[in-house]
Amino acid sequence: MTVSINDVARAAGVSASTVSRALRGRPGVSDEVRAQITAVAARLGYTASRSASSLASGRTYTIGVVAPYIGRWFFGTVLDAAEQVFSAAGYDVLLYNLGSPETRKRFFTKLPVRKRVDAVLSLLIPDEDESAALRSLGVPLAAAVGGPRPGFTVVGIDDRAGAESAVRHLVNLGHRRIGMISGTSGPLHWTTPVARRQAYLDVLADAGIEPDPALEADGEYTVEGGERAMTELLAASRPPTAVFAQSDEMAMGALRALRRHRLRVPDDVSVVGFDDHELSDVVGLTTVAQPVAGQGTEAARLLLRQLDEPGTEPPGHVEMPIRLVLRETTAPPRPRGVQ
Amino acid sequence: MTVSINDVARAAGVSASTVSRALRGRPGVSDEVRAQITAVAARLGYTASRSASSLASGRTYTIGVVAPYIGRWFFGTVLDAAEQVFSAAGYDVLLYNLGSPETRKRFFTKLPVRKRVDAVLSLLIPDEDESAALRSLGVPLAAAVGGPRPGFTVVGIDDRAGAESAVRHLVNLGHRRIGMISGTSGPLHWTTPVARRQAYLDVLADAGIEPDPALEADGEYTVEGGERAMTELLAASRPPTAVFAQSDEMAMGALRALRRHRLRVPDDVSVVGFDDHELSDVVGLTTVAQPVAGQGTEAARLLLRQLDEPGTEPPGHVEMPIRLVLRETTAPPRPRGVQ
DNA sequence: AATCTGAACGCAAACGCTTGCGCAACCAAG
DNA sequence: CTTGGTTGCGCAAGCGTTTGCGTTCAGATT
Repeated sequence: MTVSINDVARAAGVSASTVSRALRGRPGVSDEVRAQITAVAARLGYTASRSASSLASGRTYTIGVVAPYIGRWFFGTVLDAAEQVFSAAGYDVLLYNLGSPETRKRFFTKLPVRKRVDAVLSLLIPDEDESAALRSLGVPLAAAVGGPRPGFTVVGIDDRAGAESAVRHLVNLGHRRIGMISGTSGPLHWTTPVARRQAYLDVLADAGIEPDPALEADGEYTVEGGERAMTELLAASRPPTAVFAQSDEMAMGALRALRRHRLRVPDDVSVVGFDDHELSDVVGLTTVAQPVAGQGTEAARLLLRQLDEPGTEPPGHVEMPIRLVLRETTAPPRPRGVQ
Repeated sequence: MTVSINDVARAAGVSASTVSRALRGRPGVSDEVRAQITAVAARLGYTASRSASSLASGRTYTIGVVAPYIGRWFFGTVLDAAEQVFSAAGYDVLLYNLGSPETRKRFFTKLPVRKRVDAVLSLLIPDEDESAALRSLGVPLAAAVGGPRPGFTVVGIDDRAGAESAVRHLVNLGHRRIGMISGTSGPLHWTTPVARRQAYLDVLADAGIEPDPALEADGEYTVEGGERAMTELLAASRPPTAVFAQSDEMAMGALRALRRHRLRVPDDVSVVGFDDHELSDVVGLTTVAQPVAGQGTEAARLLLRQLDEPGTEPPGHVEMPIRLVLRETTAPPRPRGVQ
């Protein structure tokens, strides 16, 4: 039925071990024999069984990638980039889509990647328990997006600096009532929303602005959530003249809410996002750009390096550059009294 | 180092075969023994080696998913949905991201999924050669998105009907100069752009409108491409008063181009897209909605069914519903002479 | 009481590779 | 012509499961 290494060996008149060595470029095979075996293997359409070879060798040539919400632009883009690096290096990727709390829990208790992968890349930093579970796998670990974590090589950005630049931009334009749409909920215990919020508060304090709890709302990192959050903020007794959304998707939701309320952007309300989503340019959204695909690529590369050079100590954390991109959703507030 | 089935067997005082049967719910094990084995296995943190078990059984409990451009909303969403179905059924997914022609070619010649997967789901229909390669794997095959193809269970939509409804909508509004931004280029040989174009031409013919080659441009299915294409169309001696873009992303690119040219939508130019992208609502884009996640879910389900009931003949093609969603980017053309 | 029947379990042979080791055959050096 | 060292290859023992078959033993049947 399916052609095995023995079929190739027989057809080439050599032993199975020689076939194995020849096809994998191992020494101990003369050039002529190797060429002949390669030809025979090609003719027979032979592919080594991954199960058998990884059972025998202990290496799987497979990388486990755990990611939440693959459908979202951010994670999809990171995944896309990381996959390209892995497959170019000859690794397959096993994908685990951990959106809901249940699937997430099930994954970390059952750990289906055990004995199946040579390394794990986590998009989004796992919490302490989850990290411990992953460490128990005994394979190199990396994470794209997030802060440092023991046992992991993580690539991320300076969330504080990014959020600061966004909020400071609004302050510099003259805004005093600055709202924030955060993204704290969900099953993901990460530092990003916390860091961005702290930056927001810090900049306000720095500018001598008293923070108003009524100007904070949760947008759940989705467009719909952003729309709801913006609607909430507009319902405040004194609505904001500017809003910092912790992600572009939420910012776009906010834009929709503003349009529904017949408010003009940036004339009535300024909006700044975070991520530089591929469509942010389309809607003219001012935002904090971060290298999204770049983080996936970098994390994948670092992981492969650990696989290639097992001895060396991997970097604990690498930080990618960010920059504020000014577009058309931010402007000075309207003069007081003009309504 | 790592705990094997023999460790469990020894600790439970039974043979390895009994452990195997017990843990997989096979008959031939008393309830007490099974319970005891389960407890011991849990205590030891035992997980069966997938390599070993698939080598012995021939089943991998893994599904290969090949997809182009995971980072794009459409494919990311389909993949997300399909993955959820697979993982809920206990299958792992092996992801192959086939964006560039090179990776695509390499995949189909080397077929790294051989002996590695129980079934293959292809997002985007493969061409004839590629289909033949996949069929040679001897496993169930499905595709999400596209028309019927021998050996495959494919779920898709009626592209012609969808495109017809979009273009007819423009015609009904009174437009006569209707442009199209198509998405034909790239390494993907699929029927979608062809079908949608044909529908466009048919509707025009039906309305007695002479098609103008200068009103067709390729947008490569990307935002940037759509922008370029729109710019091209605007450069025509007699620019269109309405544009049908074969995808929402291209439509958004078109919107951007129009804004750059200081043209108002829909006053100066109407735009209709295709897909109902999650952000289409934000920008108010009129579009043809299709169940994107739904197609992924459905294709995955049908594939699993084939795995569960090997005998039954799977459906060759299932068609999902579409509908035109009217928003704010389409309106009647301005009266003649008014510029 | 002898026989038959299942149920419950163990034995051992695969599954298809990898790899340490052994063994020729060859070459160059003494 | 003997040594010692390479080089090229085969042997066989795993790797950790699954599974067909054989065995044991308790309980039911004559």
